[in-house]
Amino acid sequence: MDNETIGSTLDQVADLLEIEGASVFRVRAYRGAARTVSALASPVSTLPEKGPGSLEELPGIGKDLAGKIRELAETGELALLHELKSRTPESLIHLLELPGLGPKRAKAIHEGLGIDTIEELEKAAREGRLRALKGVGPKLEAQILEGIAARAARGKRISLAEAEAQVEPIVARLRETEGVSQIEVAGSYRRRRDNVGDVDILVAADASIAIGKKLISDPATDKVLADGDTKTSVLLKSGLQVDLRVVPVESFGAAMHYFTGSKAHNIAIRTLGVRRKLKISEWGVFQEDKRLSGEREEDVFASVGLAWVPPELREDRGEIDAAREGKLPKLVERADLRGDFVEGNLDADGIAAIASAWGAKGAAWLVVLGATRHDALRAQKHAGKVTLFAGAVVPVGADGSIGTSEDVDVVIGEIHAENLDEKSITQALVTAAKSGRIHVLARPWNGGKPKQFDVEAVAKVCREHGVLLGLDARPGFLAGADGYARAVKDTGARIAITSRAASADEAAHIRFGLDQARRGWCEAKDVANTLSAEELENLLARR
DNA sequence: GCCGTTTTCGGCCCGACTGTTTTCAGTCG
Repeated sequence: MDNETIGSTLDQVADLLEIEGASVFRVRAYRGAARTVSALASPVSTLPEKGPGSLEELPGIGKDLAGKIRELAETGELALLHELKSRTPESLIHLLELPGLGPKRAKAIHEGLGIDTIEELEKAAREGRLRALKGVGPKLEAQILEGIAARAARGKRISLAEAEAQVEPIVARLRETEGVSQIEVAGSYRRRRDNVGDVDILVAADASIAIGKKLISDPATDKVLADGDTKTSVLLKSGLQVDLRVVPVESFGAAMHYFTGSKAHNIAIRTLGVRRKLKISEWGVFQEDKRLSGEREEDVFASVGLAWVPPELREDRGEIDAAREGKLPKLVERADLRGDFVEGNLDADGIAAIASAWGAKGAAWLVVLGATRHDALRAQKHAGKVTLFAGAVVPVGADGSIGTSEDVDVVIGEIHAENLDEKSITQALVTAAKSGRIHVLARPWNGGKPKQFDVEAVAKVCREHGVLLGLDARPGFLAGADGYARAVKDTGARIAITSRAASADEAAHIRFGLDQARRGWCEAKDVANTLSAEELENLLARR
């Protein structure tokens, strides 16, 4: 069973435990483990049984959960899940997806009315039978019906690129509101997750300003979900949920920290605060009832003895220990990048357009995929100061064999992995990396999802043979790229971010790859795009 | 279920909003 499926199975267990009324801490433990396993770059089966790097060493995973994760990885089954399903119908999990319905009400609905499915729930709501339950009135009943009708549209996560396109115009309009001193997007958007479920906009201003009303009347807004003094939630016409919070200037840093998350990071930070007898909330850092700080985000970290942590790292994946020990990475930045890998069906104008953007940044290069050396030399005169390399994407066979390529400078090996299991892919990639015939190994991809393999094992061979590991920056190819980058970095190998752009507009996509590299703790030295043209040429020549 | 610069047992983040209430439970992030 792959990591993602193990994660969603553990989430199912958490859902059922929650409906049963199990300890919230036990539920939290399952959710934490689900998150941790889903984020692992390599399959659970490749982790060592004991000692460093083993399951038990992962934060929030102890003996019990490690055993359950192994049970799932090896057998695809989990005895506990069967047991839970025998007591509580699995279909109740879907009730939790409806807004306003949580575990308590789901349980009450099941036990009080004998309802197990969304269909039965809809029927009961239409007949007005739900309000027989304590704590449920006509409004909640209507909300549930509305939620059932809209359930296809909402709850879906969209790509970061799509979210940016929707949210930036709204923020620009809100920014014009009088009395706004600062406005920022927080949440997973600020952490640069490759997909976002909703968007949190944070405003520093007097609570009395009418910015919530402004969001409600924004042309992109479809429906109002909540409308309080400090919090306004709306659903856009696209189905994306936007939450707007207004906080006073003196709380802006604390609020930015809180609403940026992640939830797991916040819990860890607040736990550190508890040990120091501090209370940390979105309003600031407090001792007793005395307010200590909160205007700047740095204040929150400083109050628990930590350096400021870049948002991309705030996932409770070791950033807190690193911040305490002064070992946070100096993350690679846009200004560090000097080159890219672009598609070759560009005409001279296309190459000139992309090259001029890079040329402004000093010694720069482009690898043009699908071009021969001859093409590259011919195009060079349009590229100005930017050095052009000819590149080719060649297939890697199931046995690790490399296809033939034209006369090029850079060869990217791409495996066609549809029918291969983890072990076969790993083996094929290792063989390909050792062949001496490729410079970059593309990330295996299959049916809209990254293919799992033993990233550490492959990256180790790549490091020894000077092969770069590709990170495809196109939106839609970024799933799990952060964990992949982290695993590559930890092995000491280097990634190559490839925009695979076919136009100047698409060349801007490289920043989405950069986002994921940063989420993977990569510094400039871990990313081959930071090399100068000369350094890249030397690297290619060494092979 | 996890975990330990107060701990191997007793804790485990914090607040806003809503709808139902008669003082609060449930949900959400």
